[in-house]
Amino acid sequence: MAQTQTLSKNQKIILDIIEKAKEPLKAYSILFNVQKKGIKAPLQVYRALEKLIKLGKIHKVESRNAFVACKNSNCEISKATAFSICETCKKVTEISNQKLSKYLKNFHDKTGMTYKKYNLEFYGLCTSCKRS
Amino acid sequence: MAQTQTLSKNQKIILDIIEKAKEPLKAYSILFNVQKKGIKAPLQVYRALEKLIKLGKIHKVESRNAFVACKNSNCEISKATAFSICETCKKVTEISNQKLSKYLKNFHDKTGMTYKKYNLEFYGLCTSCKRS
DNA sequence: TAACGTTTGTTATAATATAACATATTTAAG
DNA sequence: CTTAAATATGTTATATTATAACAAACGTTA
Repeated sequence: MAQTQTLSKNQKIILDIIEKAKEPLKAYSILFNVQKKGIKAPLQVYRALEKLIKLGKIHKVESRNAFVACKNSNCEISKATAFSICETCKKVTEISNQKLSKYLKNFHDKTGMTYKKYNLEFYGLCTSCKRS
Repeated sequence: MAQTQTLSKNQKIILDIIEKAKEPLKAYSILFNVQKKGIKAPLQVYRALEKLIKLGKIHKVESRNAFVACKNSNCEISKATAFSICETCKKVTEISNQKLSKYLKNFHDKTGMTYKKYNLEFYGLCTSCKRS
């Protein structure tokens, strides 16, 4: 039912901007972009972000402090994220690879710890930056 | 030769504190701890951290903005990190699992992007937090 | 329609990180 | 040696990212 849940006004505004962006957006750049829409304070942005993350609509790219829309199917995938990040052009792509996610979901360390969630970030050069 | 490189005064002080800590340390808590040793400003800490990361002596736990000593062998492993993080007690353990690192090193996405580096963070419950 | 959970608005402030500039120290080449 | 280049330090100021605390409004649903 998580998918069906309707978003609030601020949540919609902010999700919309993130979905339209080509790159990950930072919280304060989102704030700047929505000030004309009446969202004036950082907390308003962070609160919406927090909720959208919980719903699986967006993800945080931890090493960049930036946010991207989920490209998969915003369900439990929010608990199992993988990104490839170009160090030159900063482009971030969400990886959706069944084998990889299966492998990681089933991974166990020797201590017997239970994993509920993971986040994987690859850094490198995208094909177009490699060429130039 | 990276391993042989001798560390500067500040770098030694800061590495020492991180190595002795049981949990990941935040930059400002490091700063607080080294003020008696003459390191007064955030930048002095961040600069040492940056260098130590480059040398593979420490890693940054991205989702926590915190730093841990490398438990492996501070060489190229700094380019291939994996952690398990307990969401209750916050304990962070570096995972060293040949299979996992081999799997990730060889991972390729469909776009043909070249990966030089990755960071993987698992979140869950450690065995002792599971019990209680 | 009352009660509960969620969302909003707002001000203030905490926590994390870097810019810019001046100086000192170390390293390596000539 | 000694001078140039690279690395490290010290310092002040400021940028960036994120949360605390409080009050009010909205939206379910019992």
